[in-house]
Amino acid sequence: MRLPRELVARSGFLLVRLGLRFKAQALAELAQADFSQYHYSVLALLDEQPQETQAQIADTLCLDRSQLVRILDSLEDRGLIARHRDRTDRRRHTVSVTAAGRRQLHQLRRMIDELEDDLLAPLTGADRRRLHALLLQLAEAHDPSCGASD
Amino acid sequence: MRLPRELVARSGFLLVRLGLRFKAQALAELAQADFSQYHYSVLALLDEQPQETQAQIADTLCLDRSQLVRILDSLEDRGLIARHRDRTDRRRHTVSVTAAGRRQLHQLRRMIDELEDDLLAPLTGADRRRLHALLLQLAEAHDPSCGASD
DNA sequence: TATTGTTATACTCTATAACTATA
DNA sequence: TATAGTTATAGAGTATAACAATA
Repeated sequence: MRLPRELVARSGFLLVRLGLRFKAQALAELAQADFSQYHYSVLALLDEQPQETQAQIADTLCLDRSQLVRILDSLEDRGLIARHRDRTDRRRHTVSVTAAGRRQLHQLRRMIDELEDDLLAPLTGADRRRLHALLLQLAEAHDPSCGASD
Repeated sequence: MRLPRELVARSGFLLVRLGLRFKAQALAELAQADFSQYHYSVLALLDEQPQETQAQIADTLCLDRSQLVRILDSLEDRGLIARHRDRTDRRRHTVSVTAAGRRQLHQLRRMIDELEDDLLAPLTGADRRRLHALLLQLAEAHDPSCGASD
């Protein structure tokens, strides 16, 4: 029943395994509230960068544009976001969060906070900060959209 | 084009993102050599714990038994593993790596080693060790099969 | 009847390709 | 002609269910 040492000795393997585990937990938790991972990240994005166009949102979150359509549909149906046709280019839709959407975001945020607390529970506060710093260093190096600069 | 700070500030999010990225790279690299992630982990497992039954292998690697059948079929077709019917219980098949399988494992190992070097390149040697220790601490706490003990 | 390995089927997620309306 | 958003379709990957051999 024990995993090969060869795998456990790899940071890459542990990263994948812990990441998949956390993702699965988050998915399950969000699904109970009838949301997906994307609902959360779209709301979080629009909360910080309002009035993005659909193409911008999709590119930022590495989503397919056709995938985003369905996500936005379901958020719009619940009154959490609103689409606005751009007056300067009528092909474009800009998207914004509604007040209800912001309230929902707070709830989802709390759900994920709890999950993350569970995940990091084995570490001391100092170790949590060290881990985040190391992960951020890797993410910024490999993935510019995680970076502090634009 | 920048990801929400709310997400980047989360170790859980970074873990998922880095994990998915590394997994995708490993999949692409292995696919070029006509292997999958599972081929590698099955070979690695059998190299350390030979003569496991199919059920044991599937449970250890969290694979569906029916999924494992196809993986073993393709490894057997290439002469990298061999199935043996268990004499004490003729329902069971034990599985072992062949010499060719061991040679192939070395090659796959080198491929993943390189990928991992790329992943961890931004960190110093000391930071790499710190990161692995932190990840291992989390993995062992949440996932006994990663642990040192059985 | 229960279990091992196997085969066949269904489902979910994502990726690709067409379609419309605007530019 | 090219682009933004939308719709429809196809594919990979996985999960579920049924099946044959053996216990």
